[in-house]
Amino acid sequence: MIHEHRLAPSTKLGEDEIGEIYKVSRTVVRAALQSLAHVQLVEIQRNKGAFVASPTPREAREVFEARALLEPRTARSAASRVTPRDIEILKDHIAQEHLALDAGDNGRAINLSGRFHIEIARIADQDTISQFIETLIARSSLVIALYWRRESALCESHAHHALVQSIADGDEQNAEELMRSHLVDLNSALDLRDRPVRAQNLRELLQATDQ
Amino acid sequence: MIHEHRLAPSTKLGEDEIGEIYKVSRTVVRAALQSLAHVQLVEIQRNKGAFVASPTPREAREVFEARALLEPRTARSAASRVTPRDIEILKDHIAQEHLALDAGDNGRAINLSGRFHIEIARIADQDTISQFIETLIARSSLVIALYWRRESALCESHAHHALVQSIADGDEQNAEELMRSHLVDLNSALDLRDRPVRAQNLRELLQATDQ
DNA sequence: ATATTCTATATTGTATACAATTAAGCTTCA
DNA sequence: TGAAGCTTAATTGTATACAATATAGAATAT
Repeated sequence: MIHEHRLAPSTKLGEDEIGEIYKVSRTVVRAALQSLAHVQLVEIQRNKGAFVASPTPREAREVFEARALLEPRTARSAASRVTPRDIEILKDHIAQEHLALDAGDNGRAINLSGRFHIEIARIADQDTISQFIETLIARSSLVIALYWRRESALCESHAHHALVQSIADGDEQNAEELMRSHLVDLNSALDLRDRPVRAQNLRELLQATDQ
Repeated sequence: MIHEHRLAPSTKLGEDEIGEIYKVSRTVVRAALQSLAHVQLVEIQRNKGAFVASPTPREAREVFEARALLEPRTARSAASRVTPRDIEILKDHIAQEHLALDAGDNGRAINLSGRFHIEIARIADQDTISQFIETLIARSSLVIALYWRRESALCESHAHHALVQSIADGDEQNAEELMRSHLVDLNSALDLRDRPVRAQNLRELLQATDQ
């Protein structure tokens, strides 16, 4: 519902403001903001209001540490449960990623990359863990927006392609290992040394968390 | 706020009803229920209302699988970061667990056991993962309420004692392994074959998730 | 000119009021 | 007797109104 904002971290999200945009009352706006706050996409300060979250370097690190803990095992599970239909879906995802990259649409590429990871979690058929991963990937969008070092080549869908191959083969060990190293690569494309000054140009990125 | 209910799974949580008990308006009750719904302690059905969650065997299994994935690594982290003050706190926890068990207060014992695990996550100093673990432990209370096979000796604080010892020693490998086997033991104290018929006597247990 | 305090405005927190949907009870009919 | 349908009551969903808090601006003092 609220999910169409494309806003820079720390942006104030006034209740009246949003309500007017979407033609709903503050009641529903507040509910949506609280929901987003729970997955830490927005931060609510009592009597102050809601702001787009701006993860600290530490929070950013934790997000990727958590992903490193959950996703490799999930990829392994996916490899053991995957169906031909799932493989189709994954390959389609990758094709779309290629299209986005060729079109130079980085925001969409990151969005699709996130969905790819979520899709793998879905295949693993572990709802509880999948939910955790979904929130982590949503937060990852913010982290990438803030800490991505542009010189680094993010979203090389090469890694995704290899991952799909090992999952299709049912090679659990390889899938787990590929996911692990993929996450390490992602992490090393970030510069987590200190709080970012740049905070703009997130517009393209927040759509990565929208449906 | 709402956290003092001691209710059986599937119990209807009427908004007026709760609001009258706590002398607040439905507005704040709804916010609380939505918050609890997000951690899956209550289930909200649109236009129907909120109900205390009643995890299926599958959900129950997933909760413990997720814990098995997160907590051993967390125990390892705790062992590497622990301070003398932390050890004091943990030992105090165990002492209280003993008291509760001696007093035959099973509900309180389970509550304390959960807090013990949360405390270890806190020591590990990983807020993101700690949050996940907290929600898992809250849900575990429901799971235990529904699926615990009573013949089994739950809450033997023996395991906790050994865990504290290895953490205090900074023995990361041992801490991780002890946590892993502790969770296996917990799991094997459950009977997850099918949906429970018994659903009562949860009153003592839901206080395990209260603060 | 700068800082500080006081006042006014704006925004959030909470309660109430209204609308929509569901649940329950009653009547009616087979 | 039981089931289907209608009517009424109760409950949730949403909007609005009021209260509390914080923010911004102006006036004053140093």
